[in-house]
Amino acid sequence: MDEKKERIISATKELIAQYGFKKTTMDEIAAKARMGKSTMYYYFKNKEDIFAEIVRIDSDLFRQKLIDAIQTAYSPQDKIMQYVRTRMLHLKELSNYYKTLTNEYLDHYFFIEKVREDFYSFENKILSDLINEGIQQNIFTPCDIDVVVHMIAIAIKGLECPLFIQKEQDLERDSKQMMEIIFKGIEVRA
Amino acid sequence: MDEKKERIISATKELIAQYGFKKTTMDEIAAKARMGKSTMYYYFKNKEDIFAEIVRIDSDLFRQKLIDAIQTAYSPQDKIMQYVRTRMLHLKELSNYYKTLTNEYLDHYFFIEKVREDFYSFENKILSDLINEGIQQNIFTPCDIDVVVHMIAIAIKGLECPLFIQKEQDLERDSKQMMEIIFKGIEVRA
DNA sequence: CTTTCGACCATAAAACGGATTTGGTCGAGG
DNA sequence: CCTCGACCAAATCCGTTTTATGGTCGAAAG
Repeated sequence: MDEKKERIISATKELIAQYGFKKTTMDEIAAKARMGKSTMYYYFKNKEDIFAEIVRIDSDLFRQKLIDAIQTAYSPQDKIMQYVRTRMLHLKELSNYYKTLTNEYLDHYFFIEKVREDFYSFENKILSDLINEGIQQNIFTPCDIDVVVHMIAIAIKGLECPLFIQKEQDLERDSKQMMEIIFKGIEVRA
Repeated sequence: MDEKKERIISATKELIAQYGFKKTTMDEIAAKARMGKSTMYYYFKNKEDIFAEIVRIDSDLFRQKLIDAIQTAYSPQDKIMQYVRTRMLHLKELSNYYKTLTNEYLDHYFFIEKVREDFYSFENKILSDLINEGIQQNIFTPCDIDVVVHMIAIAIKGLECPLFIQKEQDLERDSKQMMEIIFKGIEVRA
């Protein structure tokens, strides 16, 4: 039954948001999900598996959000801009929501690495397509797409940094300005 | 006597490189520096003070290295390129050398923050001057210098990231490419 | 007066061990 | 196919003791 899984996921998410992953016990989850602890093992292999499922779902939602964001814009520049903007804002939300997890992430669970890798390859595909689209439309000057995408990825990394540290910054403004400079660097000269 | 201070600094650096700052004890330092433990307190206020002095010295050497690097180049672009290149390579060395410290940095000592802040303001000054120089020479298009410098700083942050994580990358190539794109973004159009 | 050091102290960190929790299993039963 | 209580081994917690460590002080050497 899928509704049971949902109850478990939902209960776990609430508890995790409040106490973090380590501090949340299977007994607590079971209580909140209104079922015996053993029952949960019928739906999930183990505790990590629940967490992995949550991360997977959140990751899928994130991707969908990014895809939607792109479709609100027309020009390749605006699409990339919206992509970066949405990515930063969502990440800020996440870092706020998963604040209690930040420490625990360091004991990197195996599946996080996998999700992250998948996401990077998703991101790489999207950005490559957008750069290519720009070149086809004679908006971007023909160039090594992989290099440009890699540079945008590095720029994004730099924009992310303040989230990991305490530094409060205007992500939206910075994203915009950084992308504008990069665009000027790859746009076809008038 | 300055030679004594030197002995203490030198011994501490070696021990720190091997064991990290926390694990290095004052007794060990005293032994390696061939003097009584109490004697060291004649030259330094406390353990942190020794560390602070080391960081201060290293920081000064770093700055000088950067200033030298700039002077090997002529055009503003090359100067900035050399600055970034030298910065990344030195940081890579540092991260290799201070590897054992990486964890401990998290328990951020008060003076590290101070040194870092001073460095950022040093960097800001250098980059601002170079951008300005480029504008004067009609090489860069007139723009908000603070914004451009901030963007370069963010790009540098993004380039630094792989150093903090495990990810092996070609810092020199990436630095070059990132700066080339940014330059194209701010150079005067032909 | 400057410099060095051994003896000493307060506290922080490790070692320890017993009690408690916690993730996970199993077989009974619905 | 689903649920659960009883149960287990390992991890975690927690108070206590022991040890290590940063730092002080006064004496004494130069």
